[in-house]
Amino acid sequence: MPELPEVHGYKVYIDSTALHQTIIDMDCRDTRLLKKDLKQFEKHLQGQKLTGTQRIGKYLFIETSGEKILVLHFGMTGRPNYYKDESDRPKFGHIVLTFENGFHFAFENKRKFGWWNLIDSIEDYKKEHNLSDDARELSFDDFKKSLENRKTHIKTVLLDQSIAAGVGNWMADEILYQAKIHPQRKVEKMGSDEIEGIYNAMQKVIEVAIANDAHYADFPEDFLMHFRKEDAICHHTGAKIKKTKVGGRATYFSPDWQMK
DNA sequence: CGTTATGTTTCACT
DNA sequence: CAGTGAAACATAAC
Repeated sequence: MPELPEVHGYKVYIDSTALHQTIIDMDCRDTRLLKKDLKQFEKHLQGQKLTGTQRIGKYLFIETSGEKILVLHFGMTGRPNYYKDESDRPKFGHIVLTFENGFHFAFENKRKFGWWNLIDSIEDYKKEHNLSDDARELSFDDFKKSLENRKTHIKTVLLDQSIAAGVGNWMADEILYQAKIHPQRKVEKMGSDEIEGIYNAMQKVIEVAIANDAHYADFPEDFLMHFRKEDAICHHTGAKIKKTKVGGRATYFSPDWQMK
């Protein structure tokens, strides 16, 4: 689920639920989800409040009243869940914060690819992890510049978080479908008109997805998400959607619509 | 039972 | 050193 638009929704959700309340407990059922020792989390979170959030790509930074910043990454199957009754704890809520007001904040993570970390500086973290500006804020010039010297397939590059943070597998397929470019087109062969087309498609996909709360069923009818399945019918050509692998990831595209 | 899944990190190779 | 591609990670659901 969580690519840029989904994580944007999680941020809005957290902003309106879990902020500004004193944390009285942290429960973690699987410490493999923690990038630091559980003791560190307890030390820096207990008695503190979550005070604000910042999102870069799929990373959510949560500022606290303490000295550390909490980093959440949802992996492939994560989402936040704010609830009151203990009996409502979600099945895969592996990490749960409890607040003074009796409510709980669960980090659901079915597949356990998500994680929490504690850091001192968002700027430093961004540099250390080669994270680009968020795809929604990224300028066309910076995008174009970071594509220089890349010799691989355009889809692989779109998935690189140092290029446009937040683009994930479904977004990359959707962007390329909207831009009419084949996922295996080589970046070095692309003209600036194509790069501009991809940049514009990226902005369009982000805005459409956010406007619809990342609810795919509500996307415009010419969006790939409605027929992103092998042998489904392309809205434009009526031909069958093909499935392949690019950069190790499942990739769907419309052969006659997207030029290689 | 085998396959697949919307992500990141690590590692070997060029 | 930088870019690339494959493998590893963990687990539910079909």
